[in-house]
Amino acid sequence: MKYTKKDRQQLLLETLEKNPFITDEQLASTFNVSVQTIRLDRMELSIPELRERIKSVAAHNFGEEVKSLPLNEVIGEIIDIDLDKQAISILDITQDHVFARNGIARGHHLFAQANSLAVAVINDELALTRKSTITFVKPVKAGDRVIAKAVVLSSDTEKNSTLIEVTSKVENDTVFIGQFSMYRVTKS
Amino acid sequence: MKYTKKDRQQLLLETLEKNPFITDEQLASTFNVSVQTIRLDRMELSIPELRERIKSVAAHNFGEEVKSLPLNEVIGEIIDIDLDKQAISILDITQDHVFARNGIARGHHLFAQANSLAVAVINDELALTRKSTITFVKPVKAGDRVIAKAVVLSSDTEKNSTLIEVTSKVENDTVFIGQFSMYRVTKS
DNA sequence: CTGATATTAGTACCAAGTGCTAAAATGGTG
DNA sequence: CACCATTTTAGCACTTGGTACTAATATCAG
Repeated sequence: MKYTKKDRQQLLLETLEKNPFITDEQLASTFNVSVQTIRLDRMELSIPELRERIKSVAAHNFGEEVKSLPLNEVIGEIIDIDLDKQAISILDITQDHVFARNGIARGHHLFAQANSLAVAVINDELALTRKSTITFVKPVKAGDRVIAKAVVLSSDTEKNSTLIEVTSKVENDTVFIGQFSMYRVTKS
Repeated sequence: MKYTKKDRQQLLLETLEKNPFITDEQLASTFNVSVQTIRLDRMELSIPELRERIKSVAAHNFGEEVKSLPLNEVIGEIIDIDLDKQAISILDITQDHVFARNGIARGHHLFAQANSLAVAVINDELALTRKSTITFVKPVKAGDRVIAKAVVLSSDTEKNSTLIEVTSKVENDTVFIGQFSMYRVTKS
């Protein structure tokens, strides 16, 4: 019932891929060979020992320090602003913003750019987002430069409410549209 | 220049929090005490040995069954997930998430939690947000623990479209509601 | 049958510990 | 100051999961 050397080594690779937390002893018993054979296999395949495998899994995880959204006031860089009227910001999409799988930017980054721009354009103590409808028109890729433009559509002073539309483009292609209903907190 | 026992133990905790990859020997030399003292400290504080610490860091990262996304791409911590049905995540709001002015969380963080949860709940190669309508029901403050629950409402296999509703609560008060229309990229 | 390849066995050694005992050093307190 | 408790050090045997190396067997192919 034993595998050939080649098959066993192939299986070994797959097994450790799935679960790196296995000792040579355990491997030996699952493959019905001696521990020494497993060691030889590991050497030929240059698979490190258990502790090193675990360490590398841990280090990997640790190095990628839970990436959260940038925390500055505004996501992206504001390049033009006309308070209570309109504003423009630029966000360069990097590897950090995209799904590793396919290089497409995660939605919340585009939202964050638009939302924080909507907040910034309001000339008041503070603005809170109340409601919002957004459409991701076209996927954005790593390397793209997203230019968001916020336009104040209307303002209801009674209700402290302001309606803003943000349109984001990449090289003149619209990639994102969002309507934001903002609540303004007037200076007391 | 030695610390008191209490101070040293406090520092020990903080040091290992920041970097769990340190041996007792290294710790001993940084604190200018003997290795045995470090061991006693670890025992009193029930801190496991280096290898166990590393293993737990690694296991944390490895043991997850999130399919649609590596864990680190999700904003907040997923505590329950039933693929294609529902998922729950927790996000602790810190000073970093709020407007300094009034301590109210910026909208895009709540959106990011909800959006990434919506992506994670989908059992497919990848999911992109297509459209979304969101309402910020109530301000969220620093210190709040936001629990977001994503529920898959419907799935249109023809259009590769899935409708998800995410409701976020702080201590049973709804603070955020979002409908997400997701586009699913099927496995090849 | 012979030679090459593959497998097993056994030994010494290492890192980073645990567990245990015991001796110093240090620090209040009466 | 003396005394006792706490704290710190030291030392030794033992554990895991290995490495490094040598040497003896198995197995198979021509």
